[in-house]
Amino acid sequence: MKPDSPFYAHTLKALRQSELFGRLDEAVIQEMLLSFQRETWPKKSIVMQPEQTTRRFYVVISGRAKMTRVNPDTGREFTIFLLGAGDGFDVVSLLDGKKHNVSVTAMDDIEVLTAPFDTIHEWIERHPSFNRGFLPYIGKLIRQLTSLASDLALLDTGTRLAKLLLRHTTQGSPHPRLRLINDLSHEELAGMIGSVRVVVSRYLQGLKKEGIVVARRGQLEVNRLQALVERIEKHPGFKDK
Amino acid sequence: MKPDSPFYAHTLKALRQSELFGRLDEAVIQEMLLSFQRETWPKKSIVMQPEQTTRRFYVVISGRAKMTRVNPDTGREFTIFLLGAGDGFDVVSLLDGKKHNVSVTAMDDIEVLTAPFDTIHEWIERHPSFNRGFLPYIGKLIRQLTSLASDLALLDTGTRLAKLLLRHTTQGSPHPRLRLINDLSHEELAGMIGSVRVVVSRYLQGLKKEGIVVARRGQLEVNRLQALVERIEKHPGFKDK
DNA sequence: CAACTTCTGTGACTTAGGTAGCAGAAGTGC
DNA sequence: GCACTTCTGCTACCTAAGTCACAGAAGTTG
Repeated sequence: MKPDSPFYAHTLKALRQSELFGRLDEAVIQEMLLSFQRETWPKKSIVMQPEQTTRRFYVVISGRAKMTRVNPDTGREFTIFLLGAGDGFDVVSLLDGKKHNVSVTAMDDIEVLTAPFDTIHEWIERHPSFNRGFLPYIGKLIRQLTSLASDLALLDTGTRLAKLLLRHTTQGSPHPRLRLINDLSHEELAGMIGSVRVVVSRYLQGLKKEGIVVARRGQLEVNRLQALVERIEKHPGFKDK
Repeated sequence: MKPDSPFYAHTLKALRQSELFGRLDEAVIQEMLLSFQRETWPKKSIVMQPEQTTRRFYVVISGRAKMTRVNPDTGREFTIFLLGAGDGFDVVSLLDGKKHNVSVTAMDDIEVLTAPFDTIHEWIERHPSFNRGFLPYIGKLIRQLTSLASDLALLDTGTRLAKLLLRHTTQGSPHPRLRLINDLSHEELAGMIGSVRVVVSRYLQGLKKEGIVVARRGQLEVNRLQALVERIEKHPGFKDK
């Protein structure tokens, strides 16, 4: 991507704010941006399928995407990662070069940057500073996956839902605010906690009746943050982020 | 660990065969071994608790250990990783320096090597060849965790058990052989698939009656590998390693 | 060998969380 | 505006996978 591109400025800004590139020297980050190619994908389009995992690395600039795996027998879809601005995929294939059985789907109209694996590998070798941002990012991924698996194994669905909401809640002044997932359908939410639409609906009804959340179609807000925390701690649960 | 140690020879051999150190030059690997310290831990002892995750990195030389997380309310334990010779822990804390809510327990009398995080970080910076082995190893971890989580979300317990057995089966000449998990109790097996002793027992009974596995106390063998594969593919399942 | 502890197998019971199906509300597209 | 698709809510029902409890088998320890 060249500096005279109309998208250059805000793309660079997105990179600067990302975990993966944020700590790099301005010169380095600009050099890297030069090797990236910009793409846009419309909402609901499939950005990457298992067969394509071994070619290029992607970084989300704006919009959301989900990395999923599907059970072909039941048709059920499980969302492994929700990818937002600054997130890269597919890290696994980048690390070991092998095909990875996951798909990535755009949840909004999205902008991404992309570069061949070789380029990224070069950066890793040549720029220790890149590695210093890359490794903690991988650490975060493993942390997330570990929690995801543990929660599935040890917690009931209601608690997993509550944790999902809590994880995406930021302290907003009057009311706490839900980032990233406030406008997702129950179907999507279910996919993120390894459950099913009907069940999520049921639990959300419960939370609504207790006044913990306020919801209307495609709009979800947390009203009583404290009560949500208690819901998690009381029921079979353990604290961990 | 010094070259005149009585344990030096077989420790070095273990490192050479490991994924993490296997591809390094002989000189480098020997230099690294010098910075490692040898420890032994008896079966059932706790090698690492959450508070200790941020200090030192460990590499298993012989014996097995498990990395677990527990639900304090129910007392249920979930095994995140089964660690064998060549495996390192805790990778997450090594990567991002933060505390990690997991424990590691010895499942046999084990030998480990250990070094402070700083030492490993130095290796990563100074030896690109180390990084070239390290990154794919991390890739494998993420792959495992992704499958673990997906399986928990999408598959029933019977299928998860069958996959667990299959994953640890190696083609032995007369009969296929179970590595690493052949002598584990049902309780331990349950912990690895996010279930519970009784349920695992039930499913194993089923497999026994069909002649797919042969089991006596503390001894488990796969008899009809093909049937096991079919069990996985027929029922709600998807292929993936 | 006796006295433990740890495992395994089983039966009876409960329930969380799944499927199926439908109706109305809320958006979207033409 | 009308026709269409997508969401949400709810009911009725089913069942996989839990809990609890107990007995005997298999190891382990002194």
